[in-house]
Amino acid sequence: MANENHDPFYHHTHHHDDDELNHSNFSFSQNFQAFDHPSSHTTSFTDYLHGSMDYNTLSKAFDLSCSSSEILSSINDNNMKKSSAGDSESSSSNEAEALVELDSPKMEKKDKYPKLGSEDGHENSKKENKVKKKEKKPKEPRFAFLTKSEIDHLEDGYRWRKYGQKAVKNSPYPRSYYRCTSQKCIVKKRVERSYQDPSIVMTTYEGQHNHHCPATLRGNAASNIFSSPSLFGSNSVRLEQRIHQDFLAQFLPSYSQSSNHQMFHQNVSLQAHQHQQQQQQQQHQQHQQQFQLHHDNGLLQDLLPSSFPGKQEQ
DNA sequence: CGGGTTTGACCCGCGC
DNA sequence: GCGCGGGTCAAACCCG
Repeated sequence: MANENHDPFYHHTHHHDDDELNHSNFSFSQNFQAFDHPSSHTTSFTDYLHGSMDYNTLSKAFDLSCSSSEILSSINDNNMKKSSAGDSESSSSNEAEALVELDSPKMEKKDKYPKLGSEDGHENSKKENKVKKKEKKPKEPRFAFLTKSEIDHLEDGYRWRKYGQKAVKNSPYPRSYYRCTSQKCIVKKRVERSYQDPSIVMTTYEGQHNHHCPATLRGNAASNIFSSPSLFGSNSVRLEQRIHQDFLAQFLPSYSQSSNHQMFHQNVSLQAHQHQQQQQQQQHQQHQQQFQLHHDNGLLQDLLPSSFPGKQEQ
């Protein structure tokens, strides 16, 4: 674990200019800028965050199309790879994204093997599939999240099965491959940690779930994804918290079924559960998460009405 | 025992 | 054609 930063307030301070290459500035406002960039021909990110939004809306909003290879985000496939590969000289400020869509032809490779739970395709050998795989499948929509977290696999409300792990070139951190465990669901995601900034986890979702979120009842759902305070910086925390919740409510179903207060409450009530899970993580991960929880508590105390059940007395 | 993870092998596309 | 790197498989393993 090289280059770990254990400073709990690391995220609240600007990165060191000397060795941070000016690229890991993870404020949400920067994300707005990124999406507002003329070349992205989008309107303000906040519009989508506060509006009714699903993937299609997102795609539309960002002028994206599942069938299009257009890359609107300033993070395209190439610099994604570079960043994950830790190619410092090629790094740029482009990494300061919270959400990007990756729909590059390059990443659309074969979908050669039979899908999980589908017919009897698994009976075929790989070689047989090789023959069949010819026709290219329409590529699945992809979204990538950059999250500051010590935990690689963030809870997002769905259940995932890891099906592979690969070393990433020039990076000490491996990339993990997950598939949604729901039978007919073909959604996949990749998780990898940035080599340049090990506190950053990039989660790439591919495809859309065709089922409801199984973790809606579990509650913790997507609460971890954007709970990392660093992603939203130290300024305008309330707004950004609202933004991130509105966003998740639309993009991650597990969030959509609870009111803000309920979500806040879940955040509070599930901390113990989260902490329990974290005990399985390494110690530095615990450290980070404790800070997160602490930070979230601060938000909660700030936002919840004093009469709210989960609110603690100061 | 069922479900998830690990991990080496395999396949494929791409660049040279 | 060859090597490399990314993505996936699947047997072995682990764990509750």
